[in-house]
Amino acid sequence: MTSATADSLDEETSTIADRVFGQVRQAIVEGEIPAGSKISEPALAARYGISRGPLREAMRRLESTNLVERRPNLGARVITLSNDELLEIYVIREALEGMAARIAAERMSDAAIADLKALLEQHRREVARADWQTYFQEEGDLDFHFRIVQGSGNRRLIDILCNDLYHLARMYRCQFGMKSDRAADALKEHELVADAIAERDGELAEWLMRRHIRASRRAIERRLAVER
Amino acid sequence: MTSATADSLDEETSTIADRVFGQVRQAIVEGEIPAGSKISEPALAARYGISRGPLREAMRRLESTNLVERRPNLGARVITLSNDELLEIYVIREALEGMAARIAAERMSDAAIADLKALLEQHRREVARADWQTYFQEEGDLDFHFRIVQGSGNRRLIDILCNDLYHLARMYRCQFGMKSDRAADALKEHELVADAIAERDGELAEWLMRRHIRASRRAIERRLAVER
DNA sequence: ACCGGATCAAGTGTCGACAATTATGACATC
DNA sequence: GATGTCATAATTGTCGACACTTGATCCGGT
Repeated sequence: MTSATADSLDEETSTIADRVFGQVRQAIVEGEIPAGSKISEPALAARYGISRGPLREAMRRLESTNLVERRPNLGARVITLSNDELLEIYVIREALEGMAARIAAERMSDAAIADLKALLEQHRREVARADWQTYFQEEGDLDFHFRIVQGSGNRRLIDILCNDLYHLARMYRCQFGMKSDRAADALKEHELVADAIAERDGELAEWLMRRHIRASRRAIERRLAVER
Repeated sequence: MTSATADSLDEETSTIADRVFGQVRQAIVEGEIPAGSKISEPALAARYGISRGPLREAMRRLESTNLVERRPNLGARVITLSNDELLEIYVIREALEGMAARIAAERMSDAAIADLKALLEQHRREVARADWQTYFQEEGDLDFHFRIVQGSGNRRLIDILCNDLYHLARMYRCQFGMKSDRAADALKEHELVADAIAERDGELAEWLMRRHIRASRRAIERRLAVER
């Protein structure tokens, strides 16, 4: 389990359009196709050995997930996630994941909560080791949030976060180093959220989750201010 | 200004796919194409006098807005908004619009706030008249929410609410009569939210907006329980 | 030398047709 | 009479080709 995606891009989807959609999404998220670059339909179609038909459908889906921008008769470009737009995403995540934490505290199964705590225990061990910088920030953080959102059981909520926003966050992390020194703090905050969920305190879980995401957003704001 | 949509489906978009997308979306929302019905690509293409290519792209966009479901090699169906899914939408609206109200209280211009109050004044007059049942529930309520979301200035937030969730809510209203007796209460709650925004109290505005949407959701829950 | 217009190329939008998969119906068998 | 199987038909997925728009380049005029 390398990534935290909702749909399976497991290379063996029935239709070509869906498969190439997953492939080019991964290519964009991981920076293989650079941000802001114009996408030529014939070029990409040739690259993946398919026709322009399925590729156009894949592009439509990419557009719906806000990874590419299209303007009529002008073509598609990979989005350039501006600083403001990145912060906007964190605002939405604060609202949505806060609600997800509240509902998860009410509806998550005891087994799922136990799994969640086990995940955090694993993260704690990894933070103690030397290579925690890379792993934790890369995937571990999203894995935690992913489970909370799944715990809400709200399908549309899961869809919005896992199919749109998380890919954008991952894209940002792959593009800039995201060498935040907040890993230890973030883990601590994760544990507080998990505790609130375990105690079935939805109000507190939402408050803590929103506070956590707000802190992440402020860390990014500080980093952006320094870089400038 | 009949509806509260973000994008202009003004019949004169450059590409056919975009135009037919707006047309079939309206047809679905207003019930012209019944919910749960299977969509035949050749039939719809012939109906709008276009080929299957643009229609397929329109279907992809409809799928991304969660108005139709597609399964590979099996075709597309108009979604049947189950009661649970309708309630899920209100949960998301509570989180998102609450945040929108908070930000709007901080960033909305004084002119926009004045317009908002004028809109509520107009609604108040219409409630006093005889035909308030039809208009207010049909469009007036969404108009208010639409302005608050616009006031947040968060483009992605605006996109999620106006291009996805509001159409689903409208679809539900067109399908079932939505003859709620909450119009007067809702107007009162709208005014409280507007007051909080005018006083630049984001915390209160969010709390009131969430309370308002929660009340709407509970009204629907009660109505569903009775119908059953 | 600079600006405006026309020509040309590249790329997107659209169309019709073919291939593959799935649903449907009849027929034979148990 | 019910069930399993096969053949047919309909629909979706995919492809290649054509029309139109956009942008650039080149030429001529001032």
